[in-house]
Amino acid sequence: MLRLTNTLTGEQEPFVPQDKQTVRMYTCGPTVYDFVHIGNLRTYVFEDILRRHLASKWTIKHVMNITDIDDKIIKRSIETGKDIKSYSAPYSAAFFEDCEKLKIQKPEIITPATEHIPEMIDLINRLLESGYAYREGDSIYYRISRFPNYGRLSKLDRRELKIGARIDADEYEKEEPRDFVLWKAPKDPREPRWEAPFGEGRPGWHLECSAMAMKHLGETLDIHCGGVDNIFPHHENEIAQSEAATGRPFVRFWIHGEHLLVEGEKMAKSKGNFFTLRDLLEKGYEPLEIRYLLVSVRYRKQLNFTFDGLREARAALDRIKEFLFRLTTAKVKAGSNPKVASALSRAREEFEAALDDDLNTSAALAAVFVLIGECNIVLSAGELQEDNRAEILKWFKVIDQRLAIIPPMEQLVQSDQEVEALIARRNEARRNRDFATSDRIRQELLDRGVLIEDTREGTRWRRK
RNA sequence: GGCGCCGUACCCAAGUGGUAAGGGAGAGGUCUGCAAAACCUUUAUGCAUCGGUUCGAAUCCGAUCGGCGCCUCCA
Repeated sequence: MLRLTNTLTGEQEPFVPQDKQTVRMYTCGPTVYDFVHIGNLRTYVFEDILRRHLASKWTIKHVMNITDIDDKIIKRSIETGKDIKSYSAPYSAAFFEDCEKLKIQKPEIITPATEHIPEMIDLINRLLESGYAYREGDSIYYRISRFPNYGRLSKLDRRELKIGARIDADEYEKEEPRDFVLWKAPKDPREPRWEAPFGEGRPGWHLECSAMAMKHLGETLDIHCGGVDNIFPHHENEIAQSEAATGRPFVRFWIHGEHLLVEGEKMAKSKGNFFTLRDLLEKGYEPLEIRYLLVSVRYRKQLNFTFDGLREARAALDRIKEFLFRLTTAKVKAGSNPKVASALSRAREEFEAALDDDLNTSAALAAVFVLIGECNIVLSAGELQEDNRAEILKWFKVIDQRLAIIPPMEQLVQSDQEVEALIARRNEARRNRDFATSDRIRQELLDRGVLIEDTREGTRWRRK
């Protein structure tokens, strides 16, 4: 039984898709005005873990938007003399490259905002007709006073909103400061615009998610995700727009990922602690290490990103890698050791239970490491058997489907005649007690990235 | 000011009423010609502090201290 923390209630609730078969999930994607940063990626990794876990139980229809029209994009495209499409396209492509490096699976449907303008216009029309929207100047606004449930998600009541909200009195002539824009009339002749019955302009940010989510997933979604900063105002406004238009609940489960901090502080360009994936790769960190670190802390807890943490992630991955290597290369007898078999089934159960428990990835990883420890002892005693090995390797494939953090094995065990020959020469030297030569060969191999280990069963090697 | 999250060993981090998972690091040991590898063992009478409830609390309640986030574009 999967339980997830629903922001709407603040509590863990059992999750089952409304039609018992297909999970309809929407996640807020990037605004492609620049490269995404490691904090953005934490959220996408959390959503990836959620999607992989859901997919192990039900079919999944996952929609993610690409915000390719917004103030920042317009500003920068004007500055660089490009149209918005050619300005944003490279960042959009870069985003998918970053996701691929971090093994984030692609959603079934990806929706660029600029390809859904008619749906947005339609939604505005419905809101205008029902009195939830109004025109002021040449723009269209949402009338929050018409929507009594406003603030339910973010638990802000109206009075406090008024105090907290900063008023943009110069720019907008809204009925109330907290009202938000649905359709923006152009202010600058260079701004992109679309024709609409209520005048040319462009969509407000909140509108796109409502329009695109409902187009592809229906009026009530099972799950809607995003970072905690989106709870207010973005998701609150999505609810207001969608529910005003349909009269139905927009989302059953709102699930929000906490922020990533860097060295205990909010990431900000001005603090110099702002990292993109590219920055980290340039520093020599591996995508898998980064993903491991992001996965190792549960999504609803702030994650303090540090370089020490990355090094620890590397060490933890090495432990997994070493175990798989040892398991694969061990000489084992046919049959099955019942002690190992029961340890494995316990590990499996704990792993699934942990993920079912609101995606407790820390506990899921712990279950994996407990099994590794138990198996290492059995391996040392030479009591692990062929069936155990096959079952364990099979399970690690499952783990990799779920968490995508298992180091690839192929290059670890691939044969290399040159290396084998050098090892043979080294062992010859060792037999002759010519340790100067054997150490020289070991160093030579190490320089080539090959690590030698002398074990009771002979010398084995792997690439670093 | 309002709303919310968090504080567990040297570091990261599970555990939300039954007596402290896991990873890293350190220390011992095994193996080895040696070892940098690997493996094993070990490291919190204690869970920010103080008080309360309870047979029993890291877990519930209250207060205090500290950190973070949102209330404005933001994952």
